[in-house]
Amino acid sequence: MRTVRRLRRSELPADTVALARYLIGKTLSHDAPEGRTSGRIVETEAYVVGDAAAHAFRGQTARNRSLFLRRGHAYVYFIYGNHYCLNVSCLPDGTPGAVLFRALEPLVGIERMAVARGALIANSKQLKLLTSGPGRMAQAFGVTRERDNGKDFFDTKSDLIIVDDGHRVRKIEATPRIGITKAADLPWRYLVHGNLFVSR
DNA sequence: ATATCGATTATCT
DNA sequence: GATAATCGATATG
Repeated sequence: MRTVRRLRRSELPADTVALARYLIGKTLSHDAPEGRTSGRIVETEAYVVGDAAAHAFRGQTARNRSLFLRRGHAYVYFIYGNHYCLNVSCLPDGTPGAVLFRALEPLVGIERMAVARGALIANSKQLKLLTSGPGRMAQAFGVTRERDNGKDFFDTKSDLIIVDDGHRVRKIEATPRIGITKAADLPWRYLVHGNLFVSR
């Protein structure tokens, strides 16, 4: 009998980069009014204190204020006039650190993800396009700033949670982060080696 | 297969 | 006014 359980806030690694690695292989689950979607976390990135690539680098603003919430809160931002991206805050109240969820392997609610993405699932290539990338997975899961920014992943009533379903990843790989211009050389992107749903 | 570019808007300079 | 933690479309080899 395999154990499936929600993660507890107290078990999260204290360090942002360690948390990015820790979350690989866990499951993100969203209980939306339309139904449940869940997926295996296969790609993350860490954004740390003093990081020139981090949204909090120049201090707290209206946009990034949920980065400063106690670890375990959702930071959802809107980018390029098109896309939402989902993060989890990592550090004690008042200190900004985040892990960006970049890609998921769909597990539950695949048909709803396709509807949300306005896509078909005729083959594995198109299946990959559901959740491979931060904007795509947010859209597939119905995550928006209006609905989800500031949510606590670890509140007992939260509809956005992180689960350990007992799955263990064979090999976790670290690479430089994607899509940034500053501090682009640091290897703070984590992914499941060889997984189809990793972006790029 | 890789390269380049336009979309579209909140946010900050 | 410029930029952005992206995506999808188009062009070219």
